[in-house]
Amino acid sequence: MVTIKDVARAANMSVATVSRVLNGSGPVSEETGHLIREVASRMRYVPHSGARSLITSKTETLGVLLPDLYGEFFSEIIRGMDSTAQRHGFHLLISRTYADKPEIETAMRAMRGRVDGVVVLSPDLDADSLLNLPSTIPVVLLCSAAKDSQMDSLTIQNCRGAREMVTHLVSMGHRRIAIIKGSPRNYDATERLRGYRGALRDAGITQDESLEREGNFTEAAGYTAVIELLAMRKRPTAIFAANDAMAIGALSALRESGVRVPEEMAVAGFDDIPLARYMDPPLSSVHVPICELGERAVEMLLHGITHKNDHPRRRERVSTELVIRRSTGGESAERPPPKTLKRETVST
Amino acid sequence: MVTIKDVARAANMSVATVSRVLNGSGPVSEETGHLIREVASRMRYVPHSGARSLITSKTETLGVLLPDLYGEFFSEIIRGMDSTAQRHGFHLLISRTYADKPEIETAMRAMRGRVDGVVVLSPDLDADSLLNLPSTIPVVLLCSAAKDSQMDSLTIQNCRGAREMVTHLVSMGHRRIAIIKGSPRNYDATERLRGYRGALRDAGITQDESLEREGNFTEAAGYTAVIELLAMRKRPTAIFAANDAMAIGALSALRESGVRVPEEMAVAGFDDIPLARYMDPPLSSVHVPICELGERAVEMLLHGITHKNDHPRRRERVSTELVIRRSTGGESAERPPPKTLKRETVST
DNA sequence: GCCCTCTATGTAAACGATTACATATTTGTT
DNA sequence: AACAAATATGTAATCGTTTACATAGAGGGC
Repeated sequence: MVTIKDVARAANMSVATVSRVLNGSGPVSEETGHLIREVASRMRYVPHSGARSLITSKTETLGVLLPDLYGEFFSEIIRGMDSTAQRHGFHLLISRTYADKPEIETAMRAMRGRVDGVVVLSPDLDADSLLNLPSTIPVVLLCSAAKDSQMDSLTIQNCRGAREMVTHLVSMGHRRIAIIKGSPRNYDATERLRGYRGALRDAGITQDESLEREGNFTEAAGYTAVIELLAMRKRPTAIFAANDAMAIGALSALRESGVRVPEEMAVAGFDDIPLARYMDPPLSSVHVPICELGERAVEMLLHGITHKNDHPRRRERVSTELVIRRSTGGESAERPPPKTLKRETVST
Repeated sequence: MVTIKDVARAANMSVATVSRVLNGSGPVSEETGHLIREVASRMRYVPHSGARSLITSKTETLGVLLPDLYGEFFSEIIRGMDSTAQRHGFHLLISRTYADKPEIETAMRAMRGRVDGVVVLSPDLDADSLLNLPSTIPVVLLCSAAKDSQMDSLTIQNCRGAREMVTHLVSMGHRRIAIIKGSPRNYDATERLRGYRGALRDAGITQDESLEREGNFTEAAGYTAVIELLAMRKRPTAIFAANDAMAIGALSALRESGVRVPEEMAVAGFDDIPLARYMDPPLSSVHVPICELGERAVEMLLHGITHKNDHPRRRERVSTELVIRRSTGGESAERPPPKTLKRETVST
């Protein structure tokens, strides 16, 4: 592999001069500039980023720690991160981990010297446990319960979104509204549950534990939960699934059971994945700007990096938007997707 | 940040000894071993991977160059790559690029010194153009037309898969079978088209250009194509979409137009994304083991790395499997998903 | 007591870049 | 003509590791 030394030798110059030419730093004569550039490209010289980052102590790489995410959510959030990172000349180093502490710690160690900062997406409730990471590099906590963390954090307005959707169901005349929950250890899931309960309370509907079914964000879980709900003596008239995948499983179970949606049963989801509008009937959902979530996380991280992690910590949450389609009996007119990212900031 | 020197100083030892202890290389007395380990962990020392890889010339990182992929395909292939990479102690450096040459070249340059090898997923037809990359590091070409490439390559058995599906449609009595194509510049898409035509030829059905509609792998494209097909004087009785997303768009358009599936129109897709079985009716599709595609690509890459890129090049293709559900009028009994990855190898 | 072999440790040279500082040359000012 | 300022280039230290080689002491065989 050809190094800067080889180029210097071939051009009969010192490595310093070659470096200056190639980086446009310091003064060089036009003549040597041409020469060196010519030699370098002829020799197919490519600078060794590893060596460069050792001396500059910048890797221009961002670490991303993710749980074992599935589908649309994963790809969209990466898309958002990557596009913003790339716009600022950064790369993405991705690592999947379980959410438990030793795993995360190992992953963080491995990041040392490879990245300038890390986005940690740990939906597990006690993301606090990572709190005392001895991390001197900037960290942005994504979709986690970042209580009084020393780190920046970014979350979805889960609670308000869920509350709005359930309130919508109430406004359509429903009183027996079931929820298919996510894992009790999942932050987003617990917040959505909180929103559901809040909306029922607002409407003066007494809580009924039997209408709260377990789930784990998969289509299969939604399917199973519906089968159970349909077996109840007193069926609900509406189902709020804590995410779209479960809502889709729910629709499928209802169809097989011959229950008409929305006439006999209204169904709503959360996330508004692209497929939601192609369901039968098109699925009402709470729109989450996933891509922008990734973008914003990276922006926050870059901010932390340029300020050498010595900046006031921020806690932001991106807002959701209700999208009513036919599955809840709403008008099926499609509103244009929200264009701008609205958020609400709390400085800490 | 604490370095190995700091640890050495604190333990009153030389850096060499510290390095030996921490890497378990060379002989050390039990006593100093304990001491150094204790000091290192007390000081929260974390080795700097960048510095390490400079001297060892191993980064333990794999580069992944991807086009702007959407949805399930993206997340699944990354999942497969990451799990295999991690099992071998490697990380993933991900970079999205457009498929054109300058972009790819820039991305490849940026990888220098950061990775030990690269997986390039460039579905664009002339992946040959990248062929003369002056890449001294191992490269695996994924889902590309790797004609007589110097690199390892891995593709899907697109042609056979499509052929089987269309043959199935023929066996159900269809003669006027439409296809919703992918981009003409997309390798997978052109191969699937080839399979479609081959199957028609096999069945002695004369080709009808008007039954071949443009598409681009999005739900919207599938939707539009169906609207056009329904407007024809002589409608087809079956539609083969070159991927599931378009098939889903197609189902949605048929539903809105009041055309019953499969009674009035059979629909089939390609990829068999998890959602396919939850469609209404459940979608027949050609199952692609996406995750295993990623796993296998990384295995090939690792093989190239351990052999310092001096190994016989391989050209592999993973096989697909027909999954017949109700949308083509087949039995709806769900077969278990294929468990093992079958492939067919051609050494070059 | 001598030499050899281990074992434990230290010294210093890499790896491939950047950059502060030194030096040599040119140009400009008076 | 002398000197300062600007320009072009080179020298060498540095980033944080690993590792070949050197050294020193301990134990064993004769």
